[in-house]
Order: sequence, then C-alpha cells, then structure tokens
Amino acid sequence: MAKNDDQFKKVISHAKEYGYVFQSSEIYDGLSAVYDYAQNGVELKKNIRDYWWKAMVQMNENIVGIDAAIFMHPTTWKASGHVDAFNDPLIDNKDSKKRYRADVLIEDYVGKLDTKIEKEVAKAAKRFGDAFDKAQFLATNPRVLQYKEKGAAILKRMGQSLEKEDLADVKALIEELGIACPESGSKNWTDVKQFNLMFGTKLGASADSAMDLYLRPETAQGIFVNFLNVQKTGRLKIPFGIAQTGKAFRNEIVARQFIFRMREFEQMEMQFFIKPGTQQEWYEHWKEARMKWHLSLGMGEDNYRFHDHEKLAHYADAAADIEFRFPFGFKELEGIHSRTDFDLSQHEEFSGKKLQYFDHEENKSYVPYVLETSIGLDRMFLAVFSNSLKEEELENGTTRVVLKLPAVLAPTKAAVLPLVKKDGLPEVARKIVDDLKWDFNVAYDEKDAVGRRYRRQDAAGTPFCITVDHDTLEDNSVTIRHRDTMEQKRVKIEELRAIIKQEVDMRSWLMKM
RNA sequence: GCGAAAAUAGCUCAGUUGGUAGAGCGCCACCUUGCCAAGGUGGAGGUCGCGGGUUCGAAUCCCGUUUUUCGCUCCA
Repeated sequence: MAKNDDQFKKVISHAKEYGYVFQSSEIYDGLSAVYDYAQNGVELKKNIRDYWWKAMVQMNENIVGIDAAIFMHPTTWKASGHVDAFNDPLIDNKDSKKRYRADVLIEDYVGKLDTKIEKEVAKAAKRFGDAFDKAQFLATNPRVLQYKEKGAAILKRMGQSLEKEDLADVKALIEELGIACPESGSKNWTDVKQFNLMFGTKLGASADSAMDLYLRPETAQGIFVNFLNVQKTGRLKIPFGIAQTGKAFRNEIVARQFIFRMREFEQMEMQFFIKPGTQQEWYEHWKEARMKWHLSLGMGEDNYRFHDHEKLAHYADAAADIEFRFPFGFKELEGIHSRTDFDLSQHEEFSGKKLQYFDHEENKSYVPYVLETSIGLDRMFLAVFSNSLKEEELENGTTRVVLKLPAVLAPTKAAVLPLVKKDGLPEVARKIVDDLKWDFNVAYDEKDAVGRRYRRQDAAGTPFCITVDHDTLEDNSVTIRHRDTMEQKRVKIEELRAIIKQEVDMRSWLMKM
C-alpha cells in the first residue's frame, strides 16, 4: 500500500510538473477537490472525449449526440428522484466519531422492534404447538400490538419531521428512543445535519423574482427530457441512442483522491432506447462493447474488471461497473445500467407530456426502456495518465521517466529537434514543424543536448521525436524515434506525415475494438 | 464532516536547543557542436500555506484557519 501511495503521489506531482493538472485557484490556497486542466491536460482530455465520441456517435449510425444545458427546469430533479434521494440527514457520534444516516438509525431501531415481535411469535408457537394461528396472534397479542404501534408511530413522526426539515426533532427522537451508537454504545450525538448533494443557484437577476435552480448532478436527464424531440427530428427508430458529454456537479461530502472524485466533473453518457423486454440482451451487448473500447487503448486487460451491483439504485434492474486498477486500487470507471422505463415514465408523470414511441412492427406505443453507459471523463483521464507513468531502468544503468500514453491520446504527437543549434539545422526543423502542424500538435525544441530533449519529451508523453542532423541537409532524411522503444529509424521528410498518422490516427486504434 | 499526518524555490527535500533560509534537479542567457539526462560561466526564483499569539527575536513553540494525503462515512 505504501508503494501505491508513493506511486499516486508521483502521478499527482508529475501531472503538475508537466502541465497536465493544477489545483484550482492555487494562488488562493486552492479550492477543495477542484482542479484545472493545464496546457497538456486539456489536450489529453479532449482526445479522450473525441475517442469516446467517435466510437459512440460516429461509428454507430443509430446513435446521435446532443449538448444539453447545465441548467434544467427544477421539476426535472423531482422527477428523477434526486431531490429526495440526494438529501441525507446525517448525525455524528461524538465519542466514536462515527457518522450515520439519522433515518437509518431510526429505521434500525424500528427493525429491532420487529425482531422482538418475531421472538414473541416464536415463543407463542412453541407454547401452542399445532394450534398456533400466527395471523390471529399478530392481530391480537397485546405485546405485539404495542410493538407495532410504537414502530409505526416512530416512523410516522420521523417522516413528518423529515418532510418539514425539522432536524432538531429527528435528533430529539433519537435521544428519546435512547438509540446508541452501534459501535461504541455511546449516546452522545451531534445535531442532525442535512446534506444536499446538489448545488443550488438562482435564475433571475433580482432576488425576489429569482427561481431556485440546481446545477445538474448528472447529464442523463438532459437526454431524457429531449428524448422525443431527438427521436422525431432525427426520424430515429428503436433501438437508438443519444450521447452527450458535459459537466455535472455534486456536492460530495467527501471529495478526494485527486481528480478521481471532484465536485465538478465531466461525464460521457449514452442512453440507449430499447423495446421493453430486450433490456437483458442490450445490457450484455453494451457491457461487452464498452469493455472493448477500453481494451482498444492497450492499457492491459488485467487492469479492468466488471463489478456487478448487488444493491440496485431506485431506477435500475441491472447494473455493473467497469472497474480500473488505479494507483489506490480497483475503482469504478464506468457504469452500465439498465434503467428500465423509470426516467421517461417519471418525466411523463411530472410533465404531463407523453414520452412514448410508436413501434410500427408492434403497432403500438410504449415508453421505451433505457440502457445507459456512463463514464467519468476525469476518471478516464486519471486511468490513462496514472497507468502511463513509468520509471524504467535502462541498460546503461540510468533510469528514465516516461509517460507512455496511448499515442492516439497524446497531447503532442511529435517533437522536432535540430541536432545542433546551427549550420542551418534549426531552419530545416522549423520547416518540418510548419508542415506537420496542419495535421498534428507538434513541438519544437533546440535547447540542451539531444539526449536530454528526448527525455523531456518522454516525460511529457510525446510519442515521436524527429531529429534533423547534418545528413538531412544532403538527402532530406531525418531520424524518427519512438518513445516506448527508444528505437530510431531513418526516413524521408515527406514520409513523416504518413508514418505519424498511422500510429496516432483514431482509425487504426478504433479498429482494434 | 470527524480523526491522524503533512504544508519551506517549478519539483524532491534539508534546516540543530528559537537568532530574519539552503541543496539537488528543473528553469533562463551565453559558451561548448553533441544521437539517448546530469560539461562550463552567469542569472532569475522563497516575507517558510494563511492569520493571530508567546518572545528582544519564530520556518522552528502555542491557537485558529486553508489545502493535501490516509482512515471512517457517502457514492443515487
């Protein structure tokens, strides 16, 4: 573990040192769990996004993209369940320092009453033997009735208090019931605090006419509310998908681990609309398709695994994560969820608008089922970046730090280096840069010994170094060096474009899917 | 949010019992004309995270605060 921590620290400092990720507002001491992408980071991030977009939208004729606004009508979040599900009343035990959900503590207490009822039943059953009538016993036994009544009263009071956001009463209830910390037995509780995981803001310039809004906590709802518009204007037939990338915002209680869990993050989502009853086959299809996408980047099969959810969210009937081996262990990178018709049905109900598809084969309308693939762009960035950072022992006993980014994702594709800073070599190198920059991000560097410049490009993740030497002046040939193998080949200047393209073009990478 | 640890130059760190800051690497300029880092000369860059306190004097001691890492908790 210590080794992993160490590796993770190296990842973070390398990201800063080579212009990938900076802490937001650093000169003001930063902002907790908010990060900025720097000059190289923005390129890597854009390339990952493009790689996803091509694989999803361009390569599938039945998938189209949209870009919905971050602001959405507030009712959206009532319909989606976020207003309710994102509000957790939490309470801390001052002695054990453990945090609990207040409603869960109370529900567990009521659960214990149920256990007591079962004990009474068991006792009575033993006593009466075959003559025992369980239903009647439950309906008449005074002790059982008392437990039931008490439980119901507690839940009712809790429900009302939560509804009114009377958190003081929730605490009072916990104290009256004498609920103790399950771990320490202590009854020394803090106040109950409400954590709303959605960021609120206001629409409208003056305070009194303003409308309360939330920054979207997921991009998916922007797709659902546009579902019918896109289907009709795109003349799309089921099955079809709508893809979107964009920022989402969650006021996480704990946001940590560098860019793995941020309060502002970017999702790449695709909602696939299907005929009810076919969700199982599409679930399997997209699990496989998404895994292939990941594997096409060549970051190692061993670094991925599926994790099937046992406990399902309120909207899902099947869910799995694609997990990746981050420096701090296997963690969720992408989710594949069978969302049923939950979202569209909810929006039908709250909007009063029909969100149905007329199926000509079946000759009837229905609310489609939805299969979702949702990947965190920032997490993908971290996966790619952390997996690519290597420290190699070389044959000559030295080490080199190399960022082995998949070439298709690398911010800069090639660096052009004059062997020396004179004899007309820089001029030739500049001409090569001017030619290649129409197709690729290229860099020019003439400072320091060429070996050192190679190392610099290795650390920044540039897959190719092109060196102009004295022979170049004679025969228009240069050497091209591969980052990963350090091998060099002598090639003609006019071949460079094709050679680089072959290695960095999305086409050749996506064909590995 | 709780607990623990940490914060000194772009990076990695040193800094003794309290006496107003150092190294290596990196960066910039010039020289060296070189194919896999670490040749020479010169230079820039830090009010030691921030605020307060103790003290003649604080990077160092105390309090608060911010940020980061780890554990707990949460992850629809």
